[in-house]
Amino acid sequence: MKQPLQPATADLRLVDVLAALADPTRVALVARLADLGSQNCTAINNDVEVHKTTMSHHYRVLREAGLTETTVRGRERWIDLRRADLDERFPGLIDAVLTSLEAPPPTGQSQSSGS
Amino acid sequence: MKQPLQPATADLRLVDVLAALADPTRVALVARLADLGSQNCTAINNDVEVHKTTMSHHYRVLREAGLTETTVRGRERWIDLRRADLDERFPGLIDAVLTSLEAPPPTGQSQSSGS
DNA sequence: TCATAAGTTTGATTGTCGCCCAACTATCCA
DNA sequence: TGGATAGTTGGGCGACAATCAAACTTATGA
Repeated sequence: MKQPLQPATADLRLVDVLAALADPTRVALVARLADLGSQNCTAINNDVEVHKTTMSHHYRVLREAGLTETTVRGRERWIDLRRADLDERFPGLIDAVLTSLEAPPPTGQSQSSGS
Repeated sequence: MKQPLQPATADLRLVDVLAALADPTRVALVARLADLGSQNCTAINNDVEVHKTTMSHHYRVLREAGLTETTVRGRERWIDLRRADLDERFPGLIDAVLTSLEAPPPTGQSQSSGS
């Protein structure tokens, strides 16, 4: 029944949070948690085309950055977004990220950058 | 007088922006640009204990992610934050990052997480 | 024209990341 | 007790990132 450790709210570091979010798999997972609430790993893994050990790695990155909280229930881990802690420490950040994700990727593509 | 290419506003990708911000040197530079406006490389480099080629690399990462705009004037490069473009594409994101940076790191340290 | 200044590019090194496989731990249940 | 389920850990691999040094490009100006 030992719960995994996660950083205290005061210890959350912006750069770590940004690094944790700077991955498509992880930021999508954060959006999913924000949308659907607590999920266990199996439910998430079922919807993702990534090996479960890779997902376990992503769960750890998110947890250690302080983005998620993991609760052990029996043999399941339930993962939840630490929304209140994040909003307290980094006001508006998660909202902005989620909004930007939901925003339709503008249809009119222009030329991309060079070197 | 050739100006370096940078992505169009519509092409900015959230994950790239987050990755560009997920580095202490770069996010500090973004904060500096937000605070002081355009800067040339020499001015920035004078205040940083990082090799100028390393800084040049960071300038490129920020530029290619769409965070900054570089204007060549003579033999100087003037770097500016693409604040309006970023706010249009990712509303609230830069504000939240800057606010979180300015916020005093809470003094009452608690125990940090383990692995 | 030629030295100097401002930055970038290339190369090398070192470290980290994302991924998967295999093995492991822990829990449930029959 | 033994098998199945849920998830983590450690190892290995290829790709990428951060850093510095040396060489290069372009513009200034004496």
